[in-house]
Amino acid sequence: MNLKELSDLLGLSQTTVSRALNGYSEVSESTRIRVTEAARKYNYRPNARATGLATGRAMTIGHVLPLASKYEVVNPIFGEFMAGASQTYNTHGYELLLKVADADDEAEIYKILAAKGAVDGVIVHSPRRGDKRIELLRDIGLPFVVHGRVSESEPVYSWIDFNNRRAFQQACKLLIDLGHQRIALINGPEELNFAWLRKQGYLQALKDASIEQDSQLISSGAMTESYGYESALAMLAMDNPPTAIMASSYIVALGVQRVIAQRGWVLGRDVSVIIHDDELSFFHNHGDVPQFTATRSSVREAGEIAAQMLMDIIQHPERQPLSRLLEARLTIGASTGPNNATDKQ
Amino acid sequence: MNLKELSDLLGLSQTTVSRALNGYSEVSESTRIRVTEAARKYNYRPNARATGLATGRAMTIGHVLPLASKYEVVNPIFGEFMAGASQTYNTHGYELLLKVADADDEAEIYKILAAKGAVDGVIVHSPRRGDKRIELLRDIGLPFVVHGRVSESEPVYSWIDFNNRRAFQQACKLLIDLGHQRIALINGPEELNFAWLRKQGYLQALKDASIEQDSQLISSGAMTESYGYESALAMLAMDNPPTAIMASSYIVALGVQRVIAQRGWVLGRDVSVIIHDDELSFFHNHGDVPQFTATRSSVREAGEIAAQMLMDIIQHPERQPLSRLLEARLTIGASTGPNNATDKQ
DNA sequence: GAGATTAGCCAAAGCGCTTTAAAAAATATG
DNA sequence: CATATTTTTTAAAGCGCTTTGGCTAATCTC
Repeated sequence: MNLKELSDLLGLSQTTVSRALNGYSEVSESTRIRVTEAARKYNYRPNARATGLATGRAMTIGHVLPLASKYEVVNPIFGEFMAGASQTYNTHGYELLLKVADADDEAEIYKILAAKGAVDGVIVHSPRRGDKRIELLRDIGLPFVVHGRVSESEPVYSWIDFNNRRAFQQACKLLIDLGHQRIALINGPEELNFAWLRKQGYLQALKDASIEQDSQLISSGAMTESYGYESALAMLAMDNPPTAIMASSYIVALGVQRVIAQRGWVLGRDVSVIIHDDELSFFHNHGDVPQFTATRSSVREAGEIAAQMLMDIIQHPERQPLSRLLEARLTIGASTGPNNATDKQ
Repeated sequence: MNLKELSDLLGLSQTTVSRALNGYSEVSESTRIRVTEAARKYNYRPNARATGLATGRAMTIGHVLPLASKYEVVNPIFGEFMAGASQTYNTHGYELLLKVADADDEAEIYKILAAKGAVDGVIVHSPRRGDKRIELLRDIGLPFVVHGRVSESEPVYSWIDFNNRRAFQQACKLLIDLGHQRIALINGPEELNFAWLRKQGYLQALKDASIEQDSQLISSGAMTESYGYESALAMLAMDNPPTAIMASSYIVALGVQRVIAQRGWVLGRDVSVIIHDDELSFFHNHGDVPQFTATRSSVREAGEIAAQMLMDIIQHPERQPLSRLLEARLTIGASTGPNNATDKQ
């Protein structure tokens, strides 16, 4: 069923039917009702490609997920973020176009997407420090919102992020207040800006407490369970091991937890652990006493906000860039406790 | 840059330029070279909506992820599956349209997607037993491939799956051969067909060994860490607790592992655990002795195959439905060992 | 060398919608 | 009641591409 058939059926012109369906005022109420009912009855939906061609808008947002190499990690936060974004698009008539591609091909993909008019805008995932994608997108003139930031300097582009630096600073301070001095950071890949910011927060807290940093207590890598395991294993085998560990994600913390369990230790007694909790739906770190003490920020909510921002930007291209900095909530769970390393020795 | 501008620039007709770019033979080699070079130079890409309108194909595949309720679990396997599918689409010029929606809205979404011509086909995720989506899609006439099956009976539709039943039967048999008699199954939601099949395999193995089934040793639920934890906690607190546990996923097994660690037990010695491993990229259950004994089947590979199948089906609608049943590989890790419950008592 | 083929190119129609400009119908005005 | 105004409807152009059918010039055939 297309517009021509429907309007023939109704004995009206295509113009009138189109207008009735799109809420224009130049249509009498009676015909509008007649049209909308017929549309429902015959399950008529305007052809998306034709509408797009006529209006010049694709009503589609692109999400490009970078993969460092073909078998690299698909971060589980992406699914959650896109679930949030998708539901926002659903209520506004937008579609979500997903691309998973090698990080090296990303710039080219943006260019193609823009040139062929496949999307009205894109969400930029996993920004790296000084990410050249921002410049590229501005050159192309394709609206975009970054999930994260490429630096902390002036926002000449739109982004949504949570305060990674503050969160990790607070978390580290908590550990220091609990008497810990040897605090490890099992961080994400430091070329990604969020990880870099977290490290800054961690270092700041150490500095504020006049604790010297130890590069052996900092690791950086793709956030897998085995990465958490290997890192914790190596660190706890040191002569002067950490008494507390900050883990960049729940998955990483599980690797840490495995080491601790293997040693017959107890989390929060023998070693303290704080994680960053993205509130992934398959991991409920909630309840009276959550499993892990955590800095919390919902990545699904971030997805919702990012989607909303981008739709706003597309609608009002003349406006200034938007930005939104969420604060993480520090919640105490069972995985932290006072430092009693001296007792143990 | 559009076709008209490019052809004016070249002093050729739009027809010739279009044909040169699309590999038609009615173009001399010299002009083809001239055209392709100009296209590259000016970064010309045919407008996707115009091409789609002219050809009647959207060159887009829809993936609809069901969510039981707004804050329900986004299974991490989706990300991995779509990474596989996306990379296959990339090499064939297809786009991936992602929708995340309430399970109740799914049928309606398929109808809309088909009516507005947004996709040429869809991948059906998480099929339930006797899923009515299959019938709907056949009625609509929208090509589709199911990731999983709605039953084990004759394949009147296209699907890709791994042999859930056989995998869990073999896994259960392994545990029985190791002397276990009290074997628990912490299953996924049984309304989903894959979980139902796994249960059948498990029950079959028990039956073959003349072990009576105990409904207290079977649980069914959304595959979160806390679900694994709660289930294992309850089961191990029984008077006659299981000595082995089959976990439906890595995430679930982590919950089980947490209970075991809390008790100060050791995996594979005090309790045996077998998991199903989807080979998610952020969890490497590999190496000489993997952390978990597992039935393994790559969900990313399933995504690649599903995408390939669907593109084939779209290209050749007249053919019979395709199907593909992968076999899982049972690999021995550190989490299983002989039953020595009697020693422990 | 005249007629038949073939190679290479082009004009124009059409895909299904939106939107401009204009016409027709209904209502208001004095 | 004739004219002006507003409301409602329509014809037709255009979005950017593919593809049908046709045309011209070059090549082949005997």
